[in-house]
Amino acid sequence: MFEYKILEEGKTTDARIGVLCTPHGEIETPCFMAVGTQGTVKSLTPEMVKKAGSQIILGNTYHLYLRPGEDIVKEAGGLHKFMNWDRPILTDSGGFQVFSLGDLRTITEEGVTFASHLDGSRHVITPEKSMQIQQDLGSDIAMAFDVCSAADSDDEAVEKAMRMTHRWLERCKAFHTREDQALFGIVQGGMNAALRVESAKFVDSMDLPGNAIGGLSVGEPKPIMYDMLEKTVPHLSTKKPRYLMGVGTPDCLVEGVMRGVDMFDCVIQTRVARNGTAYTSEGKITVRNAKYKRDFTPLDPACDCEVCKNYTRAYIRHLINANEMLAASLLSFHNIYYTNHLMARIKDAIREDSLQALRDEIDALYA
RNA sequence: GGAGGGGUUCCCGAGUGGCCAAAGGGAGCAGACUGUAAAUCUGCCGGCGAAGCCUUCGAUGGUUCGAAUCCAUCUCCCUCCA
Repeated sequence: MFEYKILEEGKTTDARIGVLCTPHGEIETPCFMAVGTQGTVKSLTPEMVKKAGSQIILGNTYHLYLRPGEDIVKEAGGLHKFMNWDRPILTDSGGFQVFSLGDLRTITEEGVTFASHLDGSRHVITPEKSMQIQQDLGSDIAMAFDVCSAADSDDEAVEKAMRMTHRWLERCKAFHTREDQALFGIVQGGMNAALRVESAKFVDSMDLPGNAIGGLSVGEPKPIMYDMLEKTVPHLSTKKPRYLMGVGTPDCLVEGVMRGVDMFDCVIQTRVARNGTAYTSEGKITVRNAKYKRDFTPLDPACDCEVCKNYTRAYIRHLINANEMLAASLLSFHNIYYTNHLMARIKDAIREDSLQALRDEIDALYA
């Protein structure tokens, strides 16, 4: 049900092209997954997300558990039906919230106690609970419940978090039963190469349908992230999709693919969109800036998306300036389209063995 | 014509002798954003500059060591009465 086929391998890089089959359709890799935390890719309808070229999106266990509650989603017929998205969905386990809601939770062997960011009420999420929620949500891919360390954590704390992540992975696997849902394990280990290797070996040994790399892009310099990737990836099966969680920016996507990563997700495309920035073939442009006041050209002259075909920088700047929500919508659409288009270019470059050239081009614009 | 209230830095609006280049909003400008507590957050926002100096609170003149703040005159706006 979750067959992963490698169609092509990079000749001079570790990049690959593949197809992951899921109950809701195929995903061509390398792929970028837009993030729809609360059952929506912010400011876009699922129809628009499809038009932007997305084959799979994310949902979030913690957020959907708190609101509306996985019981309601289940009653609606699952997350796909609830939100009207018929393509694959990957749900994050809530593990990232263990990291990002640092002040609002305590971690024990059993699980994590959160003080809800909505009303302060207390909730315990264990590996089993995370599996139950994700199975109720009915995503195609569920993520293991992990403990993500901050970039500046000391080795002792990182190792502790990693070992707990490993024990929790065993519990997740033991509890997870839904056959139309794949469970991916998550590698941790911070910025410590030895721990990364150990974690990768352990997670790979669990023999799940896919392996994820977590705990990166949490504030460390990019060279360190790339180094950690190079240490980690070789220990993850070549026959399974590798998913680098929470990444990335255009440059990180190319760099990640070159190092053997197949799947990525990131909030940045939609977040910077809401804050007035567009990703373009000319680099990042802050279309909110005054210099675009009278710029009646498209966001990206080289882009053939609906937004670039029909709207100008001056108009979108006006919308941002007037605090009109259409600005967020148009920019989010474009940024996701741009990123999906970049993934398509990456695939072409793998086939043509020109990924380094593409990397140089994108790095010049974004790194 | 009479009585009262008021004119503050782009706008609104605090400030009623020194701690005031002047609170707080807004607007404007810039920056940040990587498994979303984000349509958020941060900085700048009279001029030159390191300290400091210079020009500002309707206008002019005055009181005072010192005035956006007190006094006088003028001017403009608002409300009420004729």
